[in-house]
Amino acid sequence: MNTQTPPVDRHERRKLETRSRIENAAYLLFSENGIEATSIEMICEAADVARRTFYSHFPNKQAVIGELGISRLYSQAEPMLAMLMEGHATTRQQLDGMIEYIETRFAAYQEVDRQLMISAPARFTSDPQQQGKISSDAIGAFARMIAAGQEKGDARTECSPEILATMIVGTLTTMTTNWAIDPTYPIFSKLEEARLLFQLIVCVDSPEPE
Amino acid sequence: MNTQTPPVDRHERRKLETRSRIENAAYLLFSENGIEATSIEMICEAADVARRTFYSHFPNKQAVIGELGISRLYSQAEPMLAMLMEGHATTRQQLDGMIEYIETRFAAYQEVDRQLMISAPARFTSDPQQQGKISSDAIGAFARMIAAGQEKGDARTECSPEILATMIVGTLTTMTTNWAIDPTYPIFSKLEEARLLFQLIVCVDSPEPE
DNA sequence: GCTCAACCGCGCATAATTGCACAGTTGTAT
DNA sequence: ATACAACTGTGCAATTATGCGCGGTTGAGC
Repeated sequence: MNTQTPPVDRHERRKLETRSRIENAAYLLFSENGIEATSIEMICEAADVARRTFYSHFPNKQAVIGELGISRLYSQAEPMLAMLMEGHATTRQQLDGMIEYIETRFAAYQEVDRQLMISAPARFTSDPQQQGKISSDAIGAFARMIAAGQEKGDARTECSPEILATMIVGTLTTMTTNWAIDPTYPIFSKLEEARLLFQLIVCVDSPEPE
Repeated sequence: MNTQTPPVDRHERRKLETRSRIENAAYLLFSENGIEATSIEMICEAADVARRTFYSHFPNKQAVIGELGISRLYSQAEPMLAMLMEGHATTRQQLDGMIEYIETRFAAYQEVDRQLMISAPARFTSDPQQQGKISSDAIGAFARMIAAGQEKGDARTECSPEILATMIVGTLTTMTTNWAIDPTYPIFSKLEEARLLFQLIVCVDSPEPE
C-alpha cells in the first residue's frame, strides 16, 4: 500500500510556491478587509507577485475564493491521515485523532472561513472535473487508513474501505457545509456524535474504557 | 539626509530571494558538515535550486564562502544603524545599542563563522571593487549616524563624520578579524574597551551616570 | 592501469515570472 | 453628460530559473 504522488520537479514546486503565496495573501486580506473589498491589485501587492502572474494561476478573484473554500471543506486529508496513521496504532485511535484535529480547526475558523466555504460549490461549477478529483483524493486517503485497519483486524471487513471512507467524507463535508450556512449549527457536539458513529460503524475492537 | 537605496523591482527581489536561499543553505551545511565536506550539489539540494542557478549567482563554492564571511565581518551596518537611530535619541545611546547588538552576534557565532571570516579576504582578491563598495557602504551608514549626532549637537564636530565612521568600522573589523584568527582573543572585553573609546572620541555630551 | 561514481562547470532550450501598456469597465465627482 | 481614478484582463518581450547533457576531474576499488 503506497501513496501515489507523482514526483514534482522544481518548476512545479516553484509554481506551487507562487500559487501558495497568492492564496495566503488573499486569505489574510479577506480576513482583514472582507472578500468584497479586497481587489486583485491588493492581493498581488501583498503576495509580491505580478498581476500577470496572478492570471497565469487564476482566471479571476472568484477562483481564489473557491480554492480557499475547497481547502477548508476538504481539510487536506492526505497529509493529516498519513500523520495519524504514523502516530496512532489502532483505527479507533486514528479516528479519535482525526476528530481532535478537525475540532482544533473549527475552533480557529473565522467568519471569512464560513464565507469561503459557502463559495466553494461555485468553484466546482466552473470546473466540474475538479470536484471529482478532490472528493476522490479525500476518500482515497480515508480508504487507505481503513484498509490498513482491516489488515490489522480492527476495522470492519463486511464493507469495502471505499464505502466506509465515502461515509466519513460525506458526513464531515455535510456537517461543515451546515455550519458554514448556519452560524448556530452546534458543530462541536455534532463532531462528537460523528466520532461515536464512525467508531461504531468502522471499528470492530471493543471500545477502550474511559 | 536620506538613505540612497535604489528601488528594487520584483525581478531583483526574486533574484535576491534565490541568492539568500543558497547562502542560508550553504551556511547550515557548513555548520553541520564543515566547509570542506560540503559540496555544491549538497547546497543546491538543500536550497532546492538548480545547479545551473547556483552558477548564475556564484562562480564557485569559494565565492559563497567569501560572501558569508563578508556578511559576518561587515554586520549589515545599514539596517542595524537605521534601527538604532530610530529607537535611540542620542548618539551615545546609539553607540551603546550598537555594541550590545554586536556582542549578541558574537555570543551566537560558531566555529564555522570564524572559518568564514578568515575566508573573506579571498573574496576581495577575486573582486577588488567589491571591497571598496562594502567598506564604503558600512562607513557611509556610520557617517550618517554621526552626521545626525553633529546636527543634534551631541557628536564631535572637529572631525568629519566620514573619518569618525572610518575609525569605527576599521576598529571593529580589525577586532573581528583578530577573533577569527585567534580563538583566545578576548572579544567581549575588547568590545567594552571599544565602547568607551568610541564614546570618548565621538560624543560631546557628558556621560550619563551609571 | 582501468572502471565507476560523484562532482564540477557550462551551453542551450524551455518554463515561469515580470513589466509594460493597451482596451475596457465601474463608480464618483463636477 | 464628461472626466478621472481605480481596477480588470490580456498580449508580448525581457528576465530569471530550470533541466538536460556534455566533457572534464578526482578518488576509490579492483
